[in-house]
Amino acid sequence: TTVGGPIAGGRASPEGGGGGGGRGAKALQVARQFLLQQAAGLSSPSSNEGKQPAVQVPVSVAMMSPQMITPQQMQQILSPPQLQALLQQQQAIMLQQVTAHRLPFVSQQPLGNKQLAFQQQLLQMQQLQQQHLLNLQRQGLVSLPAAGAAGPCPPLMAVSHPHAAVCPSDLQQLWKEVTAAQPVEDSIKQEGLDLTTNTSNSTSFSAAKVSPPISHHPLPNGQSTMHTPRRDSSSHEETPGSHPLYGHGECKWPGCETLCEDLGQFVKHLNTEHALDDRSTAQCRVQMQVVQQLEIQLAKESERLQAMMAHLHMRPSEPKPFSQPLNLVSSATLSKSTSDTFPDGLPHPPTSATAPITPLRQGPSVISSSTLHSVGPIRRRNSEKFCTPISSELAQNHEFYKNADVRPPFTYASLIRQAILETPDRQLTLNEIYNWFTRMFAYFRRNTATWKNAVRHNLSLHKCFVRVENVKGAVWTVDEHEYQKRRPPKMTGSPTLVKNMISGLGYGALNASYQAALAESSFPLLNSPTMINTSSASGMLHVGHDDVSSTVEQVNSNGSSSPRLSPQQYSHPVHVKEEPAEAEDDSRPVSLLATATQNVTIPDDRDLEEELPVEDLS
DNA sequence: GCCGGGGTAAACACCT
DNA sequence: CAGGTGTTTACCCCGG
Repeated sequence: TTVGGPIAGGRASPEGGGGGGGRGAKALQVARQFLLQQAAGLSSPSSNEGKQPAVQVPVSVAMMSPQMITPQQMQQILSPPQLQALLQQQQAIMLQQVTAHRLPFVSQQPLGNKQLAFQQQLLQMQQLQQQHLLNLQRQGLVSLPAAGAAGPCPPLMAVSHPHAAVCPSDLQQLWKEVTAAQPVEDSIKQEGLDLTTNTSNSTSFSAAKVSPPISHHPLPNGQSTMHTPRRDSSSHEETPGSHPLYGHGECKWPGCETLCEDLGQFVKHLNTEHALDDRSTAQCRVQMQVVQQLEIQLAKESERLQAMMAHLHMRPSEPKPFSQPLNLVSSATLSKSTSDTFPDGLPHPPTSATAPITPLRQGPSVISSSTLHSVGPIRRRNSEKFCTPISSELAQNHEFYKNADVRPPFTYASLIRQAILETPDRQLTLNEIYNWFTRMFAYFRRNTATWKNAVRHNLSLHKCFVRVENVKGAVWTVDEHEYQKRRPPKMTGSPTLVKNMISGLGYGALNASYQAALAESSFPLLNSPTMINTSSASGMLHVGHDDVSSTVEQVNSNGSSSPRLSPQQYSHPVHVKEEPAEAEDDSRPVSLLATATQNVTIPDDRDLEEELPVEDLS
C-alpha cells in the first residue's frame, strides 16, 4: 500500500543503520574512546534516562579499567595464604632493601619541606608513570585512564608496572624524603602518603590528579587541592563515608583485617597501625609488586588470548595482533589508532563525544569472549546466533553497554526477554521494557523512535512474548517454550557442530557461559559432563544462543561478579564490575581471576547448579 | 537464487 | 487531537 516509503530500506537511516557497516576491532576501540570521552565529560547521558545512581558514571568508568585493583581486591584476588606468603616473602626483601638504604624511621616531626619535596617527587613519579602508561596503552597492555579531569582514574597501573617510574629505589628515596614526616594526623594525609591506596585510586592520569597528599598544597596548574574530590572520583564509587582500605567492617590493609566498627575507628586504626613507617612502606611495595606481577600476568594472558584468536582466524588481518588487545582496557586507545586498524576499511565512525559508535555495530563484544565472533565483518546477527549468550555477555559487559554508545550484539527479542526475566514477576509493561533498554544500554538512549518501534514490533511479532492484561493495563511476559522454539537451536540441531567447535578449539569442554546458556536452554547434549569440564574456551564458545540468561541480574544486584573462579585467566582482563548501590563493590570476595579477568562468566544460581567444577586451564 | 531471521520504517487501529 | 500501545506489512541485509 503506502508502505512504499523507504525504498532504500531502513538503511537510509543515518543513525539506525541496519546491517552492514564496519565492525571489528576498530569499533571496539572507538567505543572505548567514546567511553573515555563520556567519562571525561562526566555528565554522562547514562544517568539521564537510565536513572542510574549518581555514582554510576564514575564507577562504571572505573570498571573499565582492570588495572584498578584496589588493595582489597588484591586481597581478594590472592587467597589469604597466598597473600600472606607473598607479603612475607616480599617484605623480607623489602626490609632488606630498606635496611640497606637505611631508610629512616618515620620521625615524629611535623611534615614540612620534606613533605613537599615528597609530593613533588610523587608528581614526577606520576608523570613518569603516565608516560609509561601511554606506552603501555599503545601496547594494549593497559587501559587508558578512565577519564579526564573529572573522571575516576584507574589506579595503580603505572605504579604497578614493572617499568614504572616507581622502582623500589625510587620509592625508597621518596620514603627517605618523607621519613622526617610525622605520621599523618588525619586520614587525608594518611591517605596521601599511602601509596598503596592513594596511588591506586587516584591513578596517574593527571599530575594534577596526583595532588599531593597534603591537602592544602595548591598545584602549579592552579587547581585547588583536591584530596577529597579525588577520593570521590576514585574508581570505586566510594561513598563519602568509605575508604578504599576499609570494607566489610574491617581494615583491608594487606595482612591486617582488623575489625573496625566504623570509618572513624578505621581511620584511627589506619593512622596508628599503618602509619608512615618502614613496615607500611614495605607493605606498600609488596602491594606494588603484587600488582606488578598481576599486570605481567595479564599481559601474558592477553597475549595468549590474541594468539588463540589468531590461531582461530578470528582476526587474520589485524596488523598488530598483540598490541591491540580486545579487552576494553587495553583497547582504550586513541581514536587515531582506531582508524589505522579498521579491518573492514570502512570509514571511521564518528568519534566525537556525541557520536555514537553505533555504526560499527560490532563493537560490543569488545570485552567479552564473544569478541571472537564480532571481530571482523561479522554481522550482529551473526554474533547473535553464534556468540555469547546474552546473559554472560551482558553480565560481563553490561557496564560497557551501559556507558558506551555501542549497539549490543543481541536481538531485540533476546533483549526483551532478558528484561522481562530479570524482573521478579517476569513481566513488564512496555514502558518498563523501554526503561530497561535505556538503563542497560547507552545505545538505546538515542534513536528512541527507532528501537522502541522495533521493540513493539518484536513483542507483537514473536509468539514468545505474551501480552497479559493487567489491572493497570497490560504487561508482557515471556513464554519460554515459545522462545526456545522460536529459533531452532542451531546447536541443538547439530550436536556435531558443537563437537567440532569444541574439538576445533582444542578444549575439552565448554566454558561456563556456554554451559550456562546450554543449561538454560535445556540442551541435553550440553549438559553432558563431557562437554562441560574445562572452560578455557571462554567466550569463544558461545554458540547457538543469544538468549539472555539471568546472570545479569545477579551482577546488578551484587555489584560484582560472583566469586567464582575464572578458568579463563587469559581472557580479557577488564574487570567490569557494577557498583552496587550500597555495598562497596570490592567488598565482595572475588577470586583473582574473576576480578582480574573480566570475561569471566557470571552464571546465575541456575548456572551454578548446572555448572561443573571449574578446572584450571592447563 | 531462495529462504528465514532479524532490523527498520511506516501505516493503521485502538485506547487514554 | 496527541501520544502511547499494538499489530501488521514492506523492505532490506545477511547467512545458510
